[in-house]
Amino acid sequence: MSEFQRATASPLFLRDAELRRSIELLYFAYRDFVGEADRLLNAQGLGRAHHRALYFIARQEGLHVGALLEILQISKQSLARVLRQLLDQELVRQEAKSSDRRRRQLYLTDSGRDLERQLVAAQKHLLGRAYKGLAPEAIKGFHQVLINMIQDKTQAYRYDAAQAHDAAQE
Amino acid sequence: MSEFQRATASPLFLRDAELRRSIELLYFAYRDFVGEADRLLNAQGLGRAHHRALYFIARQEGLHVGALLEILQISKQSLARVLRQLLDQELVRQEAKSSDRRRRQLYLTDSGRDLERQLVAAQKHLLGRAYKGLAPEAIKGFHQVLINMIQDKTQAYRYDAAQAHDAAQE
DNA sequence: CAACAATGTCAATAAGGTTGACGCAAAAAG
DNA sequence: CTTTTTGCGTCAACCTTATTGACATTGTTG
Repeated sequence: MSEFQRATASPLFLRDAELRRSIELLYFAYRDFVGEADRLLNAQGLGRAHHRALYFIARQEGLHVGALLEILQISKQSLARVLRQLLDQELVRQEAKSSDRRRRQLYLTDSGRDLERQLVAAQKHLLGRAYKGLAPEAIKGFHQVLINMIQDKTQAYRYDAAQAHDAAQE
Repeated sequence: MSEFQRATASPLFLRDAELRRSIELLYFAYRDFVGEADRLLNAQGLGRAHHRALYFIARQEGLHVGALLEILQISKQSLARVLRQLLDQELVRQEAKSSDRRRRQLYLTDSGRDLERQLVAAQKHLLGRAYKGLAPEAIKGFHQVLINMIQDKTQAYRYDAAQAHDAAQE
């Protein structure tokens, strides 16, 4: 039975083909999306793991190590190795939180901020090009699907709440 | 200057925030998307690399090793290790192509097909839930953005052309 | 036959991830 | 004021997935 016959014979096959299309679009798109930044990072001797740490520190400067662990969902040791390199290269600095000196708050240094902006700029460029010419509803749809794909919604949105909380506290 | 002040003061900041939102939605969504299948794979002692190979073999049974290398864009050795395990576990079988016996065509075995379907079913479930309740235009927008994000369009679409070509050839 | 092509394999290496155990300083609880 | 808990860093050992370069084998082709 050819693909063509199956496609015309069975709506189930159509659904499967449509699904496979989504799956591989995601795979290829994500690969290109991170590949853009990877090239910049490799030039500095850093990897994707460093990018993620930089990204989330930039998004919320002053967040502490435990918060970053929760966001990234990696082990303490994985993050420690990455942070050590970022601290050694003076892209990130640490400071004990005044109200609880056990917590080390993370900040970008000037050069860290430079690098992070470079990385965001590369992805901004790629996303901007992808959005170009599309209706606002298309982009809204893109976001909506992504949001629905996220399992633990508290994870994705915790940032806003945490930031508001921290702001209120400090 | 607070985030709030910056947001109201500068449209550039709004664009940046919107962009960051896209970036992290992609990060979280993709992580959850592959995590679903990863759990199934780990139970079989396999990893994400095996999933990708299974996936593309299932999509186009009979493709040869070189084609898979081009799609995955990994080194020959990385693929070789993965294929070796899949062959040893009898999830994939190889067959020399009759018209050019240097080329080894890849097929799923019955158990390989079973596993692959399990994996697709898990992602189908996740995607289906993400699509649920959304307008068709939203899903179309999702696809459109992903397509636009893909750098090398020939890559993503080569499959269709290759399949038509192979079909015509054999 | 000689040259080239497709594949497999060997060795060495790197990045990024894991778990478990332990130490230390600071905060919280008693 | 002790004791316990918490946040963090680090050591050791290990796994998976990726890399490059060299080389052998088999099969196709000029």
